[in-house]
Amino acid sequence: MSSVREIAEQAGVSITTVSRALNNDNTVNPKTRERVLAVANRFGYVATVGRRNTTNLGFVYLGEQTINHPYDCAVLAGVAQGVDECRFDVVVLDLRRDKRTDETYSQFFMRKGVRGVIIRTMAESRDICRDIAKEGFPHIVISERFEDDSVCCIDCESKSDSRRAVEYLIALGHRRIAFAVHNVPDRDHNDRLEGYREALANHDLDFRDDWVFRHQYTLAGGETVMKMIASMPERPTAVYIADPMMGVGAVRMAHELGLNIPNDISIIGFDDTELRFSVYPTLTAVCQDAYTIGFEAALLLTRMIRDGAVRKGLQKSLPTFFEVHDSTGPPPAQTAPVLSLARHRAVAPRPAGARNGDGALHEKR
Amino acid sequence: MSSVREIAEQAGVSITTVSRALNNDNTVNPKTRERVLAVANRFGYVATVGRRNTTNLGFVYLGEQTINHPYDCAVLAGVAQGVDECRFDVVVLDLRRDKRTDETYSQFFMRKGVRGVIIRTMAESRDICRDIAKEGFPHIVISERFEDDSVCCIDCESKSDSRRAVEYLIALGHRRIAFAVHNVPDRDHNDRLEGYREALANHDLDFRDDWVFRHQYTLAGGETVMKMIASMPERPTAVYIADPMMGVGAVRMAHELGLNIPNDISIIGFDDTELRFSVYPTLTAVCQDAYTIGFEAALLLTRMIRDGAVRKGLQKSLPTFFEVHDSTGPPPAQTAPVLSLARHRAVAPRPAGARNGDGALHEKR
DNA sequence: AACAGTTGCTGGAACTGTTTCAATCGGCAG
DNA sequence: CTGCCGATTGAAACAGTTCCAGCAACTGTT
Repeated sequence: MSSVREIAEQAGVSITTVSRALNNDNTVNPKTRERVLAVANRFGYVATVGRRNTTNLGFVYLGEQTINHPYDCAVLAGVAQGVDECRFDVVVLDLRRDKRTDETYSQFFMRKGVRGVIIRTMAESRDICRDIAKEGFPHIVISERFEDDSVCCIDCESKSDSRRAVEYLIALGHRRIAFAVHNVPDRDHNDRLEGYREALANHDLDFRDDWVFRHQYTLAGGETVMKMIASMPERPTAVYIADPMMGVGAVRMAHELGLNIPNDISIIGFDDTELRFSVYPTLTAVCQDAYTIGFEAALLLTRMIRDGAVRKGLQKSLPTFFEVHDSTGPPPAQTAPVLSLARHRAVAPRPAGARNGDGALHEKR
Repeated sequence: MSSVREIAEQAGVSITTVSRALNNDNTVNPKTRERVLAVANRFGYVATVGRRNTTNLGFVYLGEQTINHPYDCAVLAGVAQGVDECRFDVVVLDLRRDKRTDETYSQFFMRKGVRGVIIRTMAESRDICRDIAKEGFPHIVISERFEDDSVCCIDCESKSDSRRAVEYLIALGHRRIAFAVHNVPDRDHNDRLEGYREALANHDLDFRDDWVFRHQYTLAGGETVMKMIASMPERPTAVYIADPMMGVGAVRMAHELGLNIPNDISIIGFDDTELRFSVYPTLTAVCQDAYTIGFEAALLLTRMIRDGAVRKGLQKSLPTFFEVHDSTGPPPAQTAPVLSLARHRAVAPRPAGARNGDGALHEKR
């Protein structure tokens, strides 16, 4: 549409200056720069290189830690595969690292030479997603949903399988069922809690606030939750832990406390990769496939770009699936007395000088 | 140095044709194309875009599965952080997917617009690394070492800490110590086996072939190894499992077989992320930091590019570290009788319809 | 056999954006 | 007033890509 030459004319400067302004060259006068950027934005300027459009897709993060979960890893692998169809490439971008505050998102993406972005959300980035959508830049947000249909996104609907999972526990005979999830208020969080609520309601079981736990989405978070559950006077006989890492941490802590899974307590986890197979016993879990999410996202986005305009509010939901494994069974006849952490430590003694693994796991960096 | 115009003149065609040939446009006659590419290669042609050099770094894979391990994930995170200093960006590339057989590696990389590459190796890719080095394209190979100094690489020296780990077991009183590692014949493999050998030799313990296990670098691989160890008539009292996923799988299987860690068997694992904290008991392990490997690799490569020519045979080794946790202890007074898998299954029954987690874990895709 | 249409391949020219080099402007010391 | 210096800018030269037109060879039709 518009070129540096057009912008130059409109802004009353040379193409040289336009190029410099767009590339954040610091020799250009701030006032001139602002004028140029204003025109560029008005025109919805899109950089091309020697007439050719780039074929890069941005995998956009924001935050100190870029990629730090098996989830991210699997999503990225899926994206890398998904861009294949339209022969795109993936470039990793970090908003917080690289984006200047005085440029729009579109400008930033153009400067980086990407034609569209796949956005890895966090709680704080919902507004950012909306802004990007508003600028009309091709995008797709991963694992989120938006009420308004301005933002394109893809996620997994985990409510119904969450309900199913909890109903499975009820069918096994459990009546005291706890729920745990990470403490970042995102969509997933609500979906799964809602499923839990519904299952209880469907079977005339009371929803109890003190059986709902929120903690960090880390091993340590899950460990803490399990400790809290174990120490309760009227201990739940089962728990649905709706976050992958927390589930693994909870299993660890159950072992440490001498609780047998599933004889003393049943655990249902949540998995987006293959973590459920890495613990003993293998976790019964509600699962989503992070790889497929990435793959589908890439497919949607590349097609969106190929076909021209950004489709307003393209929203897709993938199904989850519920897998029964070895961490669930009938409730115990009577709940075992609460074991102290200290007692069990004596059985599996820690060698002197051992680093305590309880602490910060993923917060390290 | 050379431009499309020069190449065009030399090859006796127009710049249009050169451009097309370099970009694999299929309208150009194969014979013409070959002629153009020959000239381009002779000139060591390097594409620039509108006079500007791109600032992308390739994160190069080869193979069906792109990124599938926590290891890759951590390395990539490190790379993403490491390129920051010189303001580069990271592009994910898959040789097997995108590279045409009739273009050189340099051509492929130039076409993708990257100035240098970080190569994630596998056993099969050693020759490829050599070829890339021979072409003089800026590169750094991750987690490998080369005898000749033509290839730039970075890795962790895991031999000495492997020795230390096995000597720690000996100090605890173990005399029958097994060793397990993945069955891909790479450098790491040798390093760790060598460390194991040395430790035995230093303490006058015999090296026994039937105590060395090689299997897939997956949970299933580790599980199999543990089954094999458990079934041995004169069972080892400790094992050093020099692969992260295998270690996790072995712990799982030990539980399943009713073997108490460390009372019945001591396990030392190998970790490159934080996996050692995800199992119970926390694994004593030789550790390398995949994040740091990626970070350092990016730093070295970007500086190499900034400073001009490719430094021949830049080779860097990072140290590993040995962490003692809860999976190691003194050997049992007498080795418990071998337990059958069936017996233990009865204790923690699998619900009907359970998917067996033993099978292919990461081979799925 | 003549003709029109199609396909494969190529090049000129026009176009994209970036950088080099020189010019201009304003301030300031001598 | 003069000369110097740094900040800012633009003309021109350059990078590579693509549109469009042309040419040649082939194919089917009349």
